[in-house]
Amino acid sequence: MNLKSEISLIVSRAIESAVGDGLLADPCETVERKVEYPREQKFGDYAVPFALESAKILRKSPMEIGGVLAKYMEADRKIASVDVVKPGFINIFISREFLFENLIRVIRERESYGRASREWPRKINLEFVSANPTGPLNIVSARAAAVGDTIANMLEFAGDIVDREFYVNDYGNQVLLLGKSVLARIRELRGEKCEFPEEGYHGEYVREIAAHIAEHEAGEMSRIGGEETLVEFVAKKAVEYNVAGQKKDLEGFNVSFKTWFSEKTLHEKGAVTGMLDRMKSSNSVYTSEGKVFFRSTDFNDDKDRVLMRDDGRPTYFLADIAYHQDKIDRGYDLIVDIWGPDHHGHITRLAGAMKAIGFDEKNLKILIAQQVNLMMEGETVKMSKRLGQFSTMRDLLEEIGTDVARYFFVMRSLESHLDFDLTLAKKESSENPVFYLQYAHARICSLFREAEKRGVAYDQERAFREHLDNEESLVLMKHLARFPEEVADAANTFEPHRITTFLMKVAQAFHKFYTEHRIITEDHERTVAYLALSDATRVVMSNGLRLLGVSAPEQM
RNA sequence: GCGCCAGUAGCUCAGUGGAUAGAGCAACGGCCUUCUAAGCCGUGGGUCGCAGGUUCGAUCCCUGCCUGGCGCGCCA
Repeated sequence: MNLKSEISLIVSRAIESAVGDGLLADPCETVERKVEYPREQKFGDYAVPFALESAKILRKSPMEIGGVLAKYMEADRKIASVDVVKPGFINIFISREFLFENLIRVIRERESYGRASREWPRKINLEFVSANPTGPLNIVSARAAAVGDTIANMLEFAGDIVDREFYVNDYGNQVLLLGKSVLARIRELRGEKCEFPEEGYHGEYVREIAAHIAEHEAGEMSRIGGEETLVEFVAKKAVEYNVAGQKKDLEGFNVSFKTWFSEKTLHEKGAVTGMLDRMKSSNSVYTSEGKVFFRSTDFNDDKDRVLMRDDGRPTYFLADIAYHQDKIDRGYDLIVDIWGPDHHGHITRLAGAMKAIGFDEKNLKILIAQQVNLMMEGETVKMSKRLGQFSTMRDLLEEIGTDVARYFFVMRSLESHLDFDLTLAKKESSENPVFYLQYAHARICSLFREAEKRGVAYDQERAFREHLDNEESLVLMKHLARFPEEVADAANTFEPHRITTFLMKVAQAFHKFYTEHRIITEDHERTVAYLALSDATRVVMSNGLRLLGVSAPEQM
């Protein structure tokens, strides 16, 4: 259990005891046992607003309530002291003994420090990126990839089982149009006359796909008779080519999916039409003008949505419902989708449909990764390949590398529109926040190289606590103790940017400690104590960076 | 017109129903004969978009408005 949860438990027990001793009326469950971080360090390490929030119900002043609870709470050895101040805050100071014990624990647990286990882990399906297989991945996909993978990492670290999934929309008009476009380019390559399809894919990459298919599939193509079959064949090959490219780009970005789920297979095995039948029995479906509608207006949508067109072709929406049913059938407790900003309008209707077929909507979580603006020298960069400016994820990675890209995508909250400052991202200097974190890690590694060179015997069991009784060490130890709860909070709220914010604080606390205290000295006991603190910091930095998918270099 | 996201320091953004609203970058001024100065310390800078409301208390919750972005297909 992490420290914050333990504090919460201590508060609950204090309330229970006070009620038992007749000093407090029973608040039951009316007021949450919240634990917060005080605005300022001098107020303490944790603050509990319970007294303020329960004053009305308990018919006592917040100060009185706080006074009663403080006595009970101080008995816990994790707590050094409890202050009840002004309006009625209960401010808690963590004991140095606990901080020191935790320090040793960090070093012992290393890679697993901060990892939580659950008695009943949730089986979670996290679907993200899911870009159309009609071309290379763009910048928004890159953001979704970074954020999605980090969320998956956090959830796993917090004790859940997470499967990463990519939904491949390899069915329907878009794919057909891609096939036609590629086929046209192939014919062009061969010097044949042909018309380029209206509204086809004009991107330069289509020529690359055409060249690739023309080279590798010429034999197969020549055996195919009939334009339609040929288009289908080319489309299939083009999709394979694009998916392979997307997979490769994502792997270069440290993101790998357990499942690449083909939409086409849903149609082929009849799951889509099967879902239509199921929907029809739900009471929320009606037929009009030969089309089948879902009455999504019953679920807060602004209009009803078509499931089946009058020509008998299912809509994407129907397939999407079937797809989510498939996830349910695969036994997931929680289904999480990360969508692009252009899909936010679909949330209501999908949630409605899921509800209509009897799925508990709290087990479906849809996150929207907001748009990304590339900025350069303070100007918005138009993402246009024709202008010689890059627009793909691959271009971006070639420009700034995986570490910087992942960090920048994750450092802002998901629902914020992200201004991606390329000028800053490209700087390999202190101005770039990624390096600030990595530098802290590298600096510690360097310390240990130096210690080894000087023959210092580092044995954490001989790290004496009295040497860590200074401001900088204490602040640092407190941050280290917070790591498990920061991960848990970030995972529970699906907010990976909390990790970057937290790691900044750890790095800051370490740099400060490093500047104020010389670590390797003639005083062996102190040296070992300082090395232990540095070692523990290294563990937290490394574990945190691992969650972000950012490397923790040993030297810079 | 409707919907979603956002409006906090010069810029990019954190943040919380409560205690003097923070960080990074930018600006300015200090700190390396000793473990990595990709660092540390300090200074300046804010009517938390506007107006109401709920509350003992609102930057945070509610309503209205303004501004910016995106979306509003029987495409996927």
